Amino acid sequence: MTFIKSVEKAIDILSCFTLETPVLKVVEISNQTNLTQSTVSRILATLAKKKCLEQVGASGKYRLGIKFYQWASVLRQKKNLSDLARPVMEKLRDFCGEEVTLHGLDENRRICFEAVKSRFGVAKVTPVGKILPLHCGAGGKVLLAFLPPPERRKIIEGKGLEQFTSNTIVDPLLLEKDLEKIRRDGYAVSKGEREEGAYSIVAPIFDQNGKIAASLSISGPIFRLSDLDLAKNAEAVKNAAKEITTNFGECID
Amino acid sequence: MTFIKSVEKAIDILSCFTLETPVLKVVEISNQTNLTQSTVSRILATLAKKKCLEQVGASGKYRLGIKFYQWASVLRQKKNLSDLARPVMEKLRDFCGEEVTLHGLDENRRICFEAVKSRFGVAKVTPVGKILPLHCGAGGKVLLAFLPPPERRKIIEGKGLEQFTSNTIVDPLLLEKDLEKIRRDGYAVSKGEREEGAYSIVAPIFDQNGKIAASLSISGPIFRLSDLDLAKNAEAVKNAAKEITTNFGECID
DNA sequence: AATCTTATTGCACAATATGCATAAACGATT
DNA sequence: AATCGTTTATGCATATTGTGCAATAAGATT
Repeated sequence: MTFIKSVEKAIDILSCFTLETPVLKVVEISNQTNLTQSTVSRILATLAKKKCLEQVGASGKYRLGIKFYQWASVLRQKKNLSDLARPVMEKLRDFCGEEVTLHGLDENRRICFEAVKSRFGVAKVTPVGKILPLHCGAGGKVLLAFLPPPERRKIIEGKGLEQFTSNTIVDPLLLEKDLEKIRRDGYAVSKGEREEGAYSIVAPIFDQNGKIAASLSISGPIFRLSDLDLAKNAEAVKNAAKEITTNFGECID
Repeated sequence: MTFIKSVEKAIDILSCFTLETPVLKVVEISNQTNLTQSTVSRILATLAKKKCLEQVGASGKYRLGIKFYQWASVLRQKKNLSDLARPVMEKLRDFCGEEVTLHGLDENRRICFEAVKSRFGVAKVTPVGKILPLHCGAGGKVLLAFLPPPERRKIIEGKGLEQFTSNTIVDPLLLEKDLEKIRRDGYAVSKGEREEGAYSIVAPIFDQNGKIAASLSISGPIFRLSDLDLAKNAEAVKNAAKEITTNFGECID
């Protein structure tokens, strides 16, 4: 298969626009993407011409343009996994009280694409659209664990495992061992691997072909989610994920 | 300035994914874009690899992918014209009871990027993200009227003015005459030009440099918005648009 | 005013996208 | 189940197109 390189570059550039950095200038993008400033400049001009980007005031910096309103509206009405999952996710939230989220693969990262809020005042909060790593946090590890081995290795051996907290697994071998356990157990646990004080339990959702499609998480503050309830909670998450997988399989799309 | 052609093609392809046609296959896109099937096929493969698109079930058709969740979340928190406009729009809705919307330019079309719902049961309803023509409907005509003349002409003389209803102006000369009146009056009116039974009154919003930035509309069923109230309503819309323009000018971005 | 940083552009070269024709995959129909 | 008709993917040669470099221009900072 032959891929169009400049299109890939344009997407890499657009991917720099995140919740954390919604406004960017040429050099910043150039540094993040390892593309030369001339290339970035030209692609930005193209994206701006096509209204995917717009320039902010007089600063010359760029942010997402009006075209994305079109695409956001299409997403909103998209009948898909989210719709099938939502009722099950709400049942799970009512069972445990904690935040329930769905994460999907995006190259070597994951994106939260559906969330049901916690009942508690002190709670884990993950905005839909948030980008997260794959190698830490239970939601990422599950996606990684059930990926075909070659793809998995490429990601793990990519450009090093960034340390987010003291609990982040940064050794590829230890990580592989952990992923193997996750495949055996059918669920993953994270205690502050990505964010201090967070605890989450996560199970995989598969598509019709048995390929990993998403991960289903419950997450909350570590002081409320004790290991004593792990067996019970893990069972609940696994069953919910299985229910979604089944619904998903029966939906012809 | 040199623009990257394959990036433009990719955006044209992505632009085919709309509220009306959220799922598409190669030939359909090829017909809509006038790109050969091989080109479309290769760009689609690239967009799918980068998770901008995903294939639906076994049909092989494509729809928007997970990457757009990232961008949609960035839009949602984007501090911009919408935020400045919303309070003014709500005031205007409370004044007239009808739907109030904001439309922006996207190449030779417009996109609704903000909407405040009508108070009435029988009402005009425009979803955010909806794509509409420029040459008909007051919201489009205002954007067109205040565009720099060369750009305006390019659009009007583009590929013909499509007839939406019996009231659509399809003669370029008549349209130019109408646009001139709109510039003189500072507002536009449409009686069922794009959609039978709709009536709207629209005024322009400008940016810091005096360039047209958006159009502010009130729209409702024609039986409720009578010409008798036009002067009063037009005044209200113009004042609201002026207020937004002023706020916008004072915001340093 | 002078210096430093950042963004844009002209040009020549090399990389890369393209179209055509072909093959492969898929669906529909009998 | 086999055939036909669509639709999609790919190999290859060619020419278009994107690219880096260096220079310039535009802004920011001191």
